[in-house]
Amino acid sequence: MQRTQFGDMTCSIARTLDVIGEPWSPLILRDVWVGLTRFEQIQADLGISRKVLTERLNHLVDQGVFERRPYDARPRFEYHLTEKGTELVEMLMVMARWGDRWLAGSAGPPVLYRHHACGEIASVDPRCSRCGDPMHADDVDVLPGPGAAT
Amino acid sequence: MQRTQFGDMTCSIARTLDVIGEPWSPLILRDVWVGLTRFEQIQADLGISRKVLTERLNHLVDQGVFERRPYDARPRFEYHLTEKGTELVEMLMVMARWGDRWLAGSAGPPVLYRHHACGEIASVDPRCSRCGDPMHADDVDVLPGPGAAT
DNA sequence: ATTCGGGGTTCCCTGAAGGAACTCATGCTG
DNA sequence: CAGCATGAGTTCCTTCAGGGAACCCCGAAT
Repeated sequence: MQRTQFGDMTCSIARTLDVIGEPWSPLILRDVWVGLTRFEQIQADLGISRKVLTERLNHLVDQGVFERRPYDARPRFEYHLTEKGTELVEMLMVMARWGDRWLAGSAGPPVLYRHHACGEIASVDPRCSRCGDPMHADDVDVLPGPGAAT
Repeated sequence: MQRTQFGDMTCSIARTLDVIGEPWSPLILRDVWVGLTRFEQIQADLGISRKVLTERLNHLVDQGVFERRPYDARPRFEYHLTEKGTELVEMLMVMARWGDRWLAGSAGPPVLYRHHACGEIASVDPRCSRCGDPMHADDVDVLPGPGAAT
């Protein structure tokens, strides 16, 4: 085994990286999210090698992030988000906000997000699931949980 | 150029991946966040190759995610989060929540997060920066922004 | 003067990404 | 019906990045 596998680590971040951490995977997830669901569409959009795209799509289907849906009598498939995959998109939204804020430069953000509930252009704001107040990196203590290593 | 560079793409997710998307980088960020700030500590914790750790630390310092602080008369450094880096940790918190929810299994989450403001064990909840309602993958429309490609 | 320990640097080897050509099954066109 | 087009992979080769281990440098302690 050359490239280290993260999935065996006792860490939810490492395990998540084992699902989505390989090169290209987050961008493939983004494409499927915004409606580019077919092999050729994704390949053309990203300019990714066909071999690597095949590997990534299979891995994400195996992991339950995508499901394959036939759309033709021939064996032709579209990739769609599962519930597991839909929740993973929240990671992309946070990454997009950070990139908008720190890397977009004077041109401004390349895409905007309009929130259905209020109709406003907005970004995602991390809040505490208990009290609803802001929850940023400095606002938490990290404690060992039930699944901690011995 | 073999490995494709994402930084030139007109996409904040791709640009963010150019900063933090290489293998090991998110785990290095996690270590610095939780207080493992020295080369030897991080190397021992992750089992990463020293060569790759050197490359990643330099890259993250160059990108303004970490700053190098001397802690000795000798040239010894600790790595600390900048404001830019601190905000990037929010991505880790979202990844941790997803991993806790979908990958932790029966043992439960390996770590817990206690929110300072309310003192409760909690997780991070993505909400709209405008109206405060939940903001998940299906709750937004994606529109071209001012920095969109031609 | 010698050892130690932190923080790298150098080396080689293997495996993964890039790139382009090839395959295969089906549907359309003439 | 023959021939071409199309979507989705598959195969093959080359190049580069990660793993692993040894080596280096430099100030401090003994």
